[in-house]
Amino acid sequence: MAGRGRPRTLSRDGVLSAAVLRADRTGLDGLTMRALADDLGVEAMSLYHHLPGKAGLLDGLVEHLMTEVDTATAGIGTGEDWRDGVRDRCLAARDVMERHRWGPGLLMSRTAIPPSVFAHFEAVLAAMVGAGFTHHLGHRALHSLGSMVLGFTQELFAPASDSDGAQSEEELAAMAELLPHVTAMVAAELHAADGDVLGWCDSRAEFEFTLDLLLDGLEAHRLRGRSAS
Amino acid sequence: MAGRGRPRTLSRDGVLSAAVLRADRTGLDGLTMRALADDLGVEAMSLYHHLPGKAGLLDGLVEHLMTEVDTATAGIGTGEDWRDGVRDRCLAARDVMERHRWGPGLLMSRTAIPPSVFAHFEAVLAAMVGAGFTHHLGHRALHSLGSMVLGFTQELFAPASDSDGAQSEEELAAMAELLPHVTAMVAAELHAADGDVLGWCDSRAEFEFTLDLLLDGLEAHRLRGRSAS
DNA sequence: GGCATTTCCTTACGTCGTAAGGGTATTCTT
DNA sequence: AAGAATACCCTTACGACGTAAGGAAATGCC
Repeated sequence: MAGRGRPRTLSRDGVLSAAVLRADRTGLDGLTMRALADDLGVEAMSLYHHLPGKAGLLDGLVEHLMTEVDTATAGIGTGEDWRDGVRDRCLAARDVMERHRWGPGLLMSRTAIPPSVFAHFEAVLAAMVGAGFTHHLGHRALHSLGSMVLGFTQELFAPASDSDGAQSEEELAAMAELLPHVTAMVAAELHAADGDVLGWCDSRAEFEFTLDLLLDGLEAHRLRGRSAS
Repeated sequence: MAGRGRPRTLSRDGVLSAAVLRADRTGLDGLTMRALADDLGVEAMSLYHHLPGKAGLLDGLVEHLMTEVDTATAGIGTGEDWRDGVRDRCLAARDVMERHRWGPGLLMSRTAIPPSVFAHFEAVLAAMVGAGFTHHLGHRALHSLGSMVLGFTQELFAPASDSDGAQSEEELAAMAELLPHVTAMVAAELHAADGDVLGWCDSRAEFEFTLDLLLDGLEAHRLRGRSAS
């Protein structure tokens, strides 16, 4: 039964992988059907035999994204401390989002939650409920953690470099006057980073800091709930 | 000097307001130059005399967004407790983002931070530094709070309603088997909300919960830093 | 009135996603 | 081996998008 007809040079997975590569390089805007087909040495309309249109392509990207999170979290068991597992899961998700910066924007653009995301909610929720979380607290925790994974835009404090990379002295002076605290903060952090401009705003460290803030708070709520029951 | 020439029926502010209305109704995808011009009883190219292209229109939308936050936070003074001011500022920003659901996506799509956003960073940072935050802790706090405001997608748990609004029984059964904890959570929360489907996932309450988690954690860090110095 | 000026409209180009139908390469049948 | 069946890919075309270029209309000043 299989094998009759022209041999396929494309496959759904191949198209999706190429789409991920292209999105990584050019962003979602650069991911057009024609450009993607060109990457694959094929014409645009050929893609429609493997994917149901552009929307289906984006759905596939979400799927691919969550599969990456799957493999990154495969080794996470249900240890005794709920925090370890949840923490690792969040960090894994963040790493994937950093590898694919189009991820958060794509996920937020979906109107409904993709099924592939629910699986991760389930895993996190299971760990928390197993540790004594009420469903209510678990619900709120999912919101807290999910919003952080999606919202952490690591580029937030990119030095707003223009094409040349350096702002004019006047602009800097104006900024220093209008935003004294921000200016002082940047100066202090740059000094602390010892001139490491790329590392002065270490996204991983910021993320872990916020994550621990949330986990600490959730743990406190968990204990409070236990004693109150 | 002013008044010579054809009387203008459009203005930058008018165009921007119409754009906000349209984006609210149709989302950013529905905000096209032609459709926007049509709303204003005008042809598309006429908009280019008031705005420098589509990118400029989006910049204007960001500006409008932040102006709304400005007016919502106008009455916030520098009270004795840093938390009150910061909390109100975050809630105000959230309310604006809820009014204009395209806001987070638009902000995250900008490669560099818009200047209008820096003003709010400055205000929050000023309150925190004034309360004894180091610049380092202030920096991390900005990341934490900013990512939450952007990441809190209130629709996360929308019941994934299809066109008809109700899933098939099989789907529900399959979901209950694959996602027992999520299913139990939804059931428990729906029961607690007493059948108020719209309110079962009260975005405002979830946001305040997470916000207080962060504020509590930041306050703890502040106190720890004080005693250590 | 005529003129300069400002504003808006018309037309057109290249891009996008994609509907419709024609070519081409393979395997199964005879 | 030759034809039929089948699966795959390509060509062409349409409407919608952002927008560059230049023409038409409505005002104030002389």
